[in-house]
Amino acid sequence: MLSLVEENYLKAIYHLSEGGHLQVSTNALAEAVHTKPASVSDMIQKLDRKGVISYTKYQGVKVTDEGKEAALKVIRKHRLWEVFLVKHLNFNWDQVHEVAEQLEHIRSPLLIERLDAFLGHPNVDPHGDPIPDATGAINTKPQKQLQQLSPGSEGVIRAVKDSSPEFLQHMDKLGAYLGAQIKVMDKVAFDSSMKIRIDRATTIFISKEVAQNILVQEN
Amino acid sequence: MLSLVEENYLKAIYHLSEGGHLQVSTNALAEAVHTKPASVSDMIQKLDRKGVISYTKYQGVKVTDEGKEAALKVIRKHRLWEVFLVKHLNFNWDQVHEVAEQLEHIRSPLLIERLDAFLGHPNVDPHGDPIPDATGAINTKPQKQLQQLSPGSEGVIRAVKDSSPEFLQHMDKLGAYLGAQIKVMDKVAFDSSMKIRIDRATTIFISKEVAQNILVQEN
DNA sequence: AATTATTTTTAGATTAATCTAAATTACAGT
DNA sequence: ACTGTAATTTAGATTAATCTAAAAATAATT
Repeated sequence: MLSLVEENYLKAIYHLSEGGHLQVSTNALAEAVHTKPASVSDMIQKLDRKGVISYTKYQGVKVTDEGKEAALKVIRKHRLWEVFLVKHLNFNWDQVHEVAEQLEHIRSPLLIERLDAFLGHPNVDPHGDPIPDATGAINTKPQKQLQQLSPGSEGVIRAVKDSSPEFLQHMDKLGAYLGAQIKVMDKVAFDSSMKIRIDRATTIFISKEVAQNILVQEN
Repeated sequence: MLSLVEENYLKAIYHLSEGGHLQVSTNALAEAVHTKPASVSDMIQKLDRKGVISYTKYQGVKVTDEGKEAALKVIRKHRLWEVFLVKHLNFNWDQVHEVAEQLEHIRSPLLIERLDAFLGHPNVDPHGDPIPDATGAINTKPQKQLQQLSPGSEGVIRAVKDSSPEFLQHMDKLGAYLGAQIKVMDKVAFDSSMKIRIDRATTIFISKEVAQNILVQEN
């Protein structure tokens, strides 16, 4: 069982290593967790002993499979709470991080599965980052701004960057919602506005500003 | 600023002193927070220095006004989370405590005010205990067993003593719920059973046993 | 390749919260 | 008022997480 502090180190290692690929240096980790390198040296030896990272002196660390699983559990909790805060408590997406940093450490498997269901099993957080499922599986298809797609390509709306009431109301008006199937019909080079088709039904025009604030996953 | 551990001590002192009235002994407190008396001795000296309790050696402790305020903030959070867990995440009454013990320590004034609004500003938790408002004010009208009321008096159901599924199902069947308006129509001296009217609508009979397990607040 | 600079690790201290064991104080019953 | 028991406090250790300062290893530069 990891302490709250150990969880934070592990999560930082996971993020800095971009999902477990790169080696993470002591100094980089110290900055990420706001401690001194000496403290990190101590801690990574403990985490190595616990089996969640592999560490060789002076060579930095990597998460093990076990560590990755633990990190993803914390990340899952963090992102689910963010969804809750934005969707139900009207937080802005730039206000949620600090609170989610605390909520992510609450220990209750039941709580997190119920929260997931309550939120409708979302697969992205308010920033568009994917939410790992209960097994740790993560949807790895990257999310792009709708504005970046070229005519002819299709995808699904996964998130919005701007979650202000004004923007959400506008989305409503357009008939655009999380999960909606969209296809880019045309793109105006001059102002980057677009013509898109929603759910193979209605065709609408959207401005560059709107297209930048909609995150999609290409098919 | 109090640590999480200090908050737990303070909350325990508040509860054991029944809202700040009685002196709390070292041993009682040790049992409540699952530590040894020696640890309590250390901690209460620290809490005294911090000004949240007043302590004289060998005489036990009492919360100060400042301490009471801090304790009520934690209790407010605890009970609001309990409401959330039961009403929105389908927890049972007996499952919420452990999780709420963790959630009560989350630090974010914005979060707790938004949660309060989201829940519709409830004034009792799922066990019927009153929820202090943001200023710490608590509904202080005492709760009585319904059985203690005399014919003619009216009140609101605030809690149940027995929260077993059997009893709750019986409550449902009777149409009695937390917050229901009730009026005592008649009382049988012989067996202490009662005739009561719920929400000025339906009139029912309840046994002494049932009337003892329903807590009401008189109007 | 040698020297300097940077990064990382170790050694030794510190703080918060806890414990056991021993000492002290309060209380209760004769 | 005395004495034994119970409650409480102190003393000294322990554990987790941190720090500073110094030592060791690696990397960079001439």
